[in-house]
Amino acid sequence: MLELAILGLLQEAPMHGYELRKELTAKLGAIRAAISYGSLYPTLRRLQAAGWITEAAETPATAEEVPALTSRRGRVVYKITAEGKERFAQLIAQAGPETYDDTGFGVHFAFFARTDQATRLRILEGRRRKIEERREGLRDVLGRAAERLDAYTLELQRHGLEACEREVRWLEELIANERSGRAPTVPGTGTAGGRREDNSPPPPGESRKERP
Amino acid sequence: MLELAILGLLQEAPMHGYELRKELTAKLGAIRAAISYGSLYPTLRRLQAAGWITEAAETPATAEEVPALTSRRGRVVYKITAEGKERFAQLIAQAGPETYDDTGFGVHFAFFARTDQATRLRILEGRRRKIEERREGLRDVLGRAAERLDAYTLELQRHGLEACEREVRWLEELIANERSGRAPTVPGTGTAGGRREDNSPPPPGESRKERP
DNA sequence: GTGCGATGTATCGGTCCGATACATCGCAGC
DNA sequence: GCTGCGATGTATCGGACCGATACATCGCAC
Repeated sequence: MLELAILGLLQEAPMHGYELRKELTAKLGAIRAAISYGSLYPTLRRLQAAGWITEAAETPATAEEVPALTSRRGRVVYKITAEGKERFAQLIAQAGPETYDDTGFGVHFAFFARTDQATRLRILEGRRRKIEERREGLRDVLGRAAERLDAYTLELQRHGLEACEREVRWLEELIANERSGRAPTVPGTGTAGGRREDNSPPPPGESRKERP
Repeated sequence: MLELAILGLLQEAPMHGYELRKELTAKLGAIRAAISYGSLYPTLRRLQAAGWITEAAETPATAEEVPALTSRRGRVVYKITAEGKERFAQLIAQAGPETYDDTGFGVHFAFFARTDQATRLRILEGRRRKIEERREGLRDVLGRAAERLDAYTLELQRHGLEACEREVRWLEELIANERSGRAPTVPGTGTAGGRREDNSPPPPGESRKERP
């Protein structure tokens, strides 16, 4: 999962580890707290060994000041390679069981702007199925085994059940929106073809009313 | 976390691994999918080595048939020890940072029936604080960095923010309920004193209306 | 001038997961 | 009667990820 997220972020811009972590936290803040350096650095090493990313020379950036008055310290900037982009496209398109768990789904969703519509739909439906199963499990426990459990445990289940129901509704909305034609796909994210750097993501759910 | 959950469950009844996993899944179904044997068995080994649990002879159970017509196979039934009970009491009472993350909070909450009221309150408030921080982080991103992110990512954040707000409300309710005198504590869960096997958990949130 | 918070890279031990292997029990279907 | 198959049951292994920790530099407020 981390591999996918790193590849996805580096596709937007080269970054060093610290920056990567901040962007990761911003992008996935709704999913997981903050990714640990104990995962990040080893994964970077692994990706580099595999050839998906390379170290890039620290550029003087946008020609502003910040000249090399000091020795510029040991910041290591990583950059995605062509093979890395292919790897990303492959990871983002294939959906295994781990694609539908909380973290996996979150990461995939966060890169939906770089995912083609058919895959988006497939992932949303897979996630919905999974949550529906969890929901049924909770209903079962709440129905059949209620007297075996104490009030706090039951309250926990009820809260969980509510969260499931809410997420299913959210997914339904997204699926309907996805099917209704809108949501264009950015070209160039396929394994080959137009290499143009992407942008312009589609609007997913504009039906929300209240934004205070 | 697994250690705490196992100790808590074995306090209700001796069990073998498979059973433990099922009970764990039922009790924590709202939190995590299903605990893996790859965690369960090593943890059982560790707890046994530490002396918190012991293997118990497979009892003939409730004197029904099921005689030893076969060699009765290798089911290993675990039972909590006195030291294990103390360990559980200690783990359940102390609240570190990991007590407030999703999994940790869920496990602690699931055993609130065996937790004294002061600790319950402390944990609920700690959890609330943590979720409030997450909420603020999401609001920041949604406010300040909104134009840097694509529509899907934003939708993810918005959904996460909504979940945070909902959980805070839920926690407020539980805290208010907890403070309002109700919610008696089962005696005998302290490190020393009345050893009486517990039961009779308190009713946490009865204010829910709809139960279709 | 000095301390301190943000930036930055890195490792280590430990927890937990997913895949896999293997053996037995009860019973449904032929 | 026997045969296979799904539930029950124990167990290990490699890998992903976390939390604690260590260490060094930068900018700046006091």
